[in-house]
Amino acid sequence: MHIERAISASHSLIRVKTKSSIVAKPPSQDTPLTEHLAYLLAQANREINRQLESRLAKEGVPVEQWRILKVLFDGNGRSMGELAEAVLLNHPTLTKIVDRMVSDALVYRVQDPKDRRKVLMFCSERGKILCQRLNSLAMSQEAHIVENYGNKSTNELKRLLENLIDSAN
Amino acid sequence: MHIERAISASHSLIRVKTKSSIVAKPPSQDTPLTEHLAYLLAQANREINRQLESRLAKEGVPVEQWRILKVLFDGNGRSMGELAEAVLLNHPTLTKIVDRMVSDALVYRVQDPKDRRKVLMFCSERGKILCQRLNSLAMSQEAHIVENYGNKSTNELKRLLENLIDSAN
DNA sequence: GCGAAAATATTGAAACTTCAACAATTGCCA
DNA sequence: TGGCAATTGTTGAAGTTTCAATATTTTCGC
Repeated sequence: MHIERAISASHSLIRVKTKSSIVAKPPSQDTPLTEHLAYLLAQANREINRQLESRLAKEGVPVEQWRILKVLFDGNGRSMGELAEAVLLNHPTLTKIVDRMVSDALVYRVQDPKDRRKVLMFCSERGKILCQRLNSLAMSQEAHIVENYGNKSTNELKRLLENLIDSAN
Repeated sequence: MHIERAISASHSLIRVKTKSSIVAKPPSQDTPLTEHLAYLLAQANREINRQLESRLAKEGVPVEQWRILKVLFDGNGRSMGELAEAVLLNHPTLTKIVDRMVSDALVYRVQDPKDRRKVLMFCSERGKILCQRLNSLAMSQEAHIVENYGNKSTNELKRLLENLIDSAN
């Protein structure tokens, strides 16, 4: 059983040729977990998110709340649906996070006069002031990444991620 | 404090070079959320993970369980610690997922004779058979991504993600 | 070798997210 | 117009993850 595994593993030859790049990779049933795109994304996201989380913890604010504040910062109201989409949360989760933020007077709700099913979310002055401090922390994290990882790689990665996201819709 | 932050942030000039244009982009306090690496990673991860999730749902198995099976497939036992690391879960979460998988007879625990604090996890025959079906579903998803996104981009993205992960440790 | 400290895994409570059902409003069309 | 379907947001229950505390075993200094 060990033997059959070793043999089938040897099928998957991975040739990575950089710069002018020809990459031959026969996809095989037992591609290691660590070579799956889904896994690499999860791992990278976990790592970077942790770093950001620990920075924002200096202000005691979860990453999701920073995202919400940042989206609302421009002063234009957003419906819960728009907001949920923008900050990558589903509706009930967003509702409950917003409840907390309203308690903390960071954001507030206004019923949309054009469509009374909707609620428009706004950022309070207090929320904006906090948001700016959080932006500093977030920018310093990105700077830290660029230091270790390089400017070119960072921008190239961003570009590829944007394309991936586009292609997935 | 804002000032010193602004200064240190202004050090890192980001140059995006696309084909023949050079775009200089000073990172600013109000960079849109959608341009932050942390956000792009979260979004891409969310999207790809959902796709994978919906494929694996055909076998009624969460992504985490597939990862666990895949890591254990080689028949070598892993301690809970090693496994948690490999599948990107923290200990208590893993313990509880493993409990469920033991109930479903997909994996089993053996106390490590070398170090009786440890528990070695193994994949059952049933688990292996399921794992192979799941591997097919996962591979078909990667194939689908490559179709829309391109082979070159996919491999380049994987390479950059691996480097990012390395540089973040 | 003994005892304190570290390593490993689990547990129960608390916090959080998700699911399904619901309430309110609007849009549609017959 | 009247009513049925779709849209929007919230709620309560159920499920999941996380935190802190615990139990067990090993390691290490003395």
